[in-house]
Amino acid sequence: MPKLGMEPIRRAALVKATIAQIGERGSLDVTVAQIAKRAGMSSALAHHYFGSKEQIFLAAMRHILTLYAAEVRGALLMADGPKARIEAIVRAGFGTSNFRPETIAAWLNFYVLSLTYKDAARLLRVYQGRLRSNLIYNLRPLAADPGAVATRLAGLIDGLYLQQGLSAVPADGRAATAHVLACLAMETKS
Amino acid sequence: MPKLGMEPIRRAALVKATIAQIGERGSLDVTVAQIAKRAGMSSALAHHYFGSKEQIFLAAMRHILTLYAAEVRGALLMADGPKARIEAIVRAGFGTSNFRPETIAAWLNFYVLSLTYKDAARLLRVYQGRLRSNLIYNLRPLAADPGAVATRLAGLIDGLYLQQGLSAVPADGRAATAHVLACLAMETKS
DNA sequence: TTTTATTGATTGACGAGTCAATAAAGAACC
DNA sequence: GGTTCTTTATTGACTCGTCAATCAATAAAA
Repeated sequence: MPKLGMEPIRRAALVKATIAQIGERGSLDVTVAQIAKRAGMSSALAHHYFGSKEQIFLAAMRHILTLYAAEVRGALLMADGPKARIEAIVRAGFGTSNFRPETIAAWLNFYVLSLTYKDAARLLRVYQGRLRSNLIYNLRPLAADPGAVATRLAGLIDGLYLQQGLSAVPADGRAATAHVLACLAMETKS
Repeated sequence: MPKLGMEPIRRAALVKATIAQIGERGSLDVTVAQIAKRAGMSSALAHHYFGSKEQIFLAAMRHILTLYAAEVRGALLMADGPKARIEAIVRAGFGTSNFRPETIAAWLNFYVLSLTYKDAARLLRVYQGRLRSNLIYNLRPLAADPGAVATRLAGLIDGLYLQQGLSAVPADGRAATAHVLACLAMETKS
């Protein structure tokens, strides 16, 4: 009984299942069959909609980055002034939805995936570019060398994110945010 | 013609080939046959000496961490005073031998591997613990809250390392070192 | 009757790990 | 000094499993 218009629903379910599965396994070593089962369909249907496993991975990665971008945009709406805007960016990065263990694990795996898939690398570069230019733009009135400061802030964000992903203890977004903001304060004091 | 005493030679060759292969492929998706071929032997022999692919990976990871530890120890020998010692640690981390593209790629992949293999996570925790306690010890006379500063420095180191690994342009250890030292200067100024 | 949804079954490839067989270096024994 | 035995090195061939991708078939909308 084929209800029509299933495609977007199935795709979304597969993307969600992919992230969950990668998060649970902690690895890209997941099979299409596992993903499809988790999304409640046959692996044949997954192939029908995505064509290949690579496309499924890329869609999942795109989804995570889209969510992240949306969260940043939302946080920026409420922020007034450069300092508040930078704080908003940091907070969004360590906010609940980007900071669930499964999301972090998936993100780390996608980092590594970008060493292999050129399209994944492209996606990642877009994300990094946006983050960086966002930071630089708002750092201009605050710091003498916005480029250098942005590199350090972005590096610290990535590093703390990485550490959280590898840590055995549950993720603590609040502490990570505080560390980045402390760094920001020092960078903009003089 | 079995020359005796081949075991250590074969093991070392396999470890080296493993790192090279992971670096080249940018992924843990390498086969024992590929590794063995690169090391100039049959895959059966690789299994003979290591028993399993997992053991090969762990040995490679141990090797990278051992090299890193040695480099840090060497740099510390020449350093006089807490500030110089911290600088030495940073420089060692971004020094040539830890900063070759293949090493970085392997390191990133081992990070992810630690989400799956408990032994890999253990190795990584030892490395992180040593780095952290080294930093804290030397930060004590320099900073009010050595723990927090160490977290930020370690985070920045990891983050810059990660960015270098993902970057398309060739790794620039000098710039990364400069960024971390700039952060250190700010953290210890007041 | 054309399009969309769906899956069971199958194919074809690849890969980890095993095994039996070959070969040589030393040890032990006379 | 030669013979036999044990240990170490080494590999080709094979097993067994898994998995991505395909296909033919079924069913229901439009």
